[in-house]
Amino acid sequence: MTVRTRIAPSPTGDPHVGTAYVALFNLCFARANGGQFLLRIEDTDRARSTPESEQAILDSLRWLGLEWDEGPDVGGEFGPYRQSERVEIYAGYAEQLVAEGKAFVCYRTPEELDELREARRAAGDSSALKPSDLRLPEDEVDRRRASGQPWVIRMVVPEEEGACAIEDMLRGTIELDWSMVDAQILLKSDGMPTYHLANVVDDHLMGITHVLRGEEWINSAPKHKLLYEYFGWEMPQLCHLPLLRNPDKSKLSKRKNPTSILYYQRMGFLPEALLNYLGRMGWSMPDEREKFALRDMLAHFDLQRVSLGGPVFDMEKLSWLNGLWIREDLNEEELAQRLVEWAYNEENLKKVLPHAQKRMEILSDFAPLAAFLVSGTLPISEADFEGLKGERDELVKGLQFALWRLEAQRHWTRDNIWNDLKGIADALGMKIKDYLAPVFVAIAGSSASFSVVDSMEILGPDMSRARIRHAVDVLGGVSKKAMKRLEKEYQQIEEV
RNA sequence: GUCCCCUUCGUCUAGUGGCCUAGGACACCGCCCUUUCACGGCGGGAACAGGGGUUCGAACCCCCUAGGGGACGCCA
Repeated sequence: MTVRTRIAPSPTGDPHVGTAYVALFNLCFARANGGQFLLRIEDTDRARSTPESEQAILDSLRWLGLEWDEGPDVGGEFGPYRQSERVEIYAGYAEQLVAEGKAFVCYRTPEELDELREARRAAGDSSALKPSDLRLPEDEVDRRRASGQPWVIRMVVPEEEGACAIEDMLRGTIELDWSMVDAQILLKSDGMPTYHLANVVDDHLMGITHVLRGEEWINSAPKHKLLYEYFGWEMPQLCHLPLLRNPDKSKLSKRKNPTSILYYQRMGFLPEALLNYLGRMGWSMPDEREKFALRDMLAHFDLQRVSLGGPVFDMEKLSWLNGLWIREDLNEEELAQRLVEWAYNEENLKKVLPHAQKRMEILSDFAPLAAFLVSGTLPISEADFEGLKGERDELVKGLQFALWRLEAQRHWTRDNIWNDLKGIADALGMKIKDYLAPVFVAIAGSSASFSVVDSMEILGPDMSRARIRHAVDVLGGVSKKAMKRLEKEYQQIEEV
C-alpha cells in the first residue's frame, strides 16, 4: 500500500495547518496498514511556490514530527514541474488522449468562455461546459491555428444524462451527475498540466493505492475517475476528510483564523501539542484520551474513527492541550531548552539589543522594553489608540491596508516592509509618522517603542500580520459592507 | 442558482438497535486546596436540528424538511 499527501503551497508560501492535518491522517493510515507514505508538492501554475516556500512547508512538517518515505517521484524532490523535461511527461499523456479521441484541442479564448458561461447562467442552465459547447467550425479552428493562437487540451466528458459513482472509504458510494462535470482543461496553453491531469498521472506513476484528501475534492472525483478509465489504469481508493473550520463554520481561512504553522510556532506552541490537537480534529482515541503523541496515534489508528462533521479549530482548547504538554511532559531542564530554542537564545538577543541599548538606563529596563517581541497576542484595547491622529475608521483603514499589503509580501525584510508601509502612507497622502502610529500600537502595544519595521522583521510575517489583524478587531473590526468599500479603495491605491 | 457532503452540549467528541434518565474534554459557574495567581481536586448548568416511517425497542436504519459547509477557474 502506498499513500500520498499532495501539498499545495499557499500564495504567500505559508505552510497551512490544513496541509499538516491531511498529512497526519495519510501518515497514520499508511502506517496502520504497513504501507508507505509519500509526499508530493503540487503547484502547476508556479505562481505560488518558490524553492524557499516549498522548503518552509517541508521544514514545518518535520518540525511537527511527521515523517515520510522516499518513493518514486515523478518530477524530482517532490516538486513536479520545475524541470522542463518532466513537463513533457504530462504533455505526452495529454496528446495520447487526443489521439485516442478522449481529449481535444480547444482554441476558445477566455472571453468566449466567459460569454458561454454567462449565457448558461442567463438561461438558468447550471450544467457545465461540454465538448459540444466548445466546438468551433473547422475553418475557424484552422484560422486560429494558422494565426498561432494559444490553445489548450481538454478532456472529453459524457454529455448524456447520468451519474458517476465514486467510492469513498468513509462515505460509501457518492453519486455525482455528469451534467456538473465540464470538459476540464488537462494541458494549459503554457504547456503545463492542470492539477487534474498531473494528479492522475503522478499517482499512477508513483504507484499510489490510496488517497486521503480534503472534502473539497469530492466534486472533481468524476474527472479523475474518467481519466483513470481513459488511461486504463487502476484508480486508487479515495477517502475525503472533513475540512477544518473557522469559528463561523466556514472553511479554515487566514482571514478569520491564523492558519500558518509558522504562526503557531512563533506563538510558542509545542509541535507535539499542535500535532496532538490536529489528531483530535475529527478523530478520537478508542479510550477517548485527549492527550496523545504521534506514536500513540499510530498505534491505535483506525480510519473508521474519523467523524465527518467539519471540526472548528478552537484555539482555546489547543492552548489548554499545549499547557498539558508543558506541565506533564517537560522537566525543568527540558523546558529551559525549549525556551532557548524558541526565542531566548543569543542570536535573537543580538537582534533585539541594538534597539534596546539606546533606550536603556539600567539593565532592568530591558525586559519591559523587549517584552512585546516574545509575547503572543498583545493585550491592547481601543483606549490604546486614543490620542492618535485620525478617526477610528481612518485607523482601521490604515491597518487593513497595511495588512493586505504585507500579506502579499513574500520577502520579509526590513526594507521591503518599510517600502510597503511608506507606499500606503504616500498613497493616502499621510505623513509616515501619523500613518505608522496605529501600526506601532498593533505591533508593540504602544506608540512609544522600537522602530516598527525592525520589530516586524524580528517578529516575522505571521506574528506581525496576526497582531495587525488583532488590532483591527480591537478597533471594532470591519463590517462586510465596509470591507467591500475598503477593498475597492485599496485596489485603486495598488494600481497607482 | 445547480450539484455534492455534513448535522450529538457554545466548541472538540463517545456512541454503529436495548448497557443512554446520552459519557468525556475545552470554555463557563460554584466549592476545596492555597499568602496571591495559576496548577490540581470536587461539583453544576449545557446536546441527539425538526417531522414522518421501520422495529417489541431508535441518537444509531430509511424518507422528507430545515440548517451549515463545499464545489462549480488555463488555482490547487
